[in-house]
Amino acid sequence: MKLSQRGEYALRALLVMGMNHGPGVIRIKDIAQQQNIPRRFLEQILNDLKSAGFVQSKRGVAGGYRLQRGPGEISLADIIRHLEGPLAPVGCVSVNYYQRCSCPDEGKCAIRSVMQEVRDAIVGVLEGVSVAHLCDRVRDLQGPLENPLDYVI
Amino acid sequence: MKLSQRGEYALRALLVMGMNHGPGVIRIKDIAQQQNIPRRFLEQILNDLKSAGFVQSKRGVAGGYRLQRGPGEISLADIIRHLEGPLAPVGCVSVNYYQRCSCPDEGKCAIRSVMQEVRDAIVGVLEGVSVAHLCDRVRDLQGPLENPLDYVI
DNA sequence: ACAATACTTGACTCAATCAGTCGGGATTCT
DNA sequence: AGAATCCCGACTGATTGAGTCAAGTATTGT
Repeated sequence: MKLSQRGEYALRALLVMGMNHGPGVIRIKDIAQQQNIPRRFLEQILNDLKSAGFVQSKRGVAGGYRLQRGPGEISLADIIRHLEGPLAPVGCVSVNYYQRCSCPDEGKCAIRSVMQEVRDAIVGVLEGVSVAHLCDRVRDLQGPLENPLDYVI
Repeated sequence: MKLSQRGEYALRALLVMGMNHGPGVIRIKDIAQQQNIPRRFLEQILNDLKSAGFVQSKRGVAGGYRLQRGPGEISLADIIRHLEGPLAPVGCVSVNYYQRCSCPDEGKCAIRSVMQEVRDAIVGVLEGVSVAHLCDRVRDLQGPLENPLDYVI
């Protein structure tokens, strides 16, 4: 699994939305400025996240984006799978994007058995972390702040 | 970490050399045929592995390749790092290929802290497996065979 | 009503990487 | 000498990554 720029931007944007989760929406422009993401590119990314059901949008003057589900219900594994495809290092051990490889017998492939373990290790971490967990980490890492809005992602 | 075709071929070739480790060499042609790898492409790959010190070669009529170090001394982590670059999903948590990312404070980056864990999980598996271990797995997975040369990778 | 604000959609560019291919040169064994 | 084998660099064609851009549609404050 390799996280592309696109993927990293998506996570950062989702994290901003997680930190400000509530009934209101956040403008794309604000996310872009706060996180130093090219605005046009971010539009594209958020659109993608929207059609995947991770976020919802509101148009017009007071428009913007917000998380569709609660931050506790979105795991990083889900997000990254949607954005980057398989978490597994090779297709033949991927559960969600399985692809047969050229070796004669997968059941007896030693390389595959190692890659299986790698996959499990990656998935183990990523399934266990939700956007809400990420928010918790942000708060833990920041320590006590005077202004609770004054955080860094 | 994503394993490219090139990387997979390299592992398969190294595994063949591991299974036949001894004073003699193996012809590139034989590896290519046995593993169904395009010969010219494999030449390129083995050349790379040679200049990295994983294998050594012998030219001329009875020429070929063999492992330079013992199969127990080459970890998959080393091989893949050489072939594919960083094992980490993002540059800012890579030990061997560190690259600063654009977030304002790495020490307080929640995403980074998760990626750190992913990296550790991947490296944990891959550092622990050598070519010799791979060979053991081949033998385990095959079960008892009539002809000990009749194995699959 | 209407202008301003913000999201929407699809096409487009530019560079890098991947997966090979190819031609010919250098060595070594017989 | 001649065949087998490795050695080396250049080349190609397809795909992906990171953005950019233009023109459009919906919503709302006044």
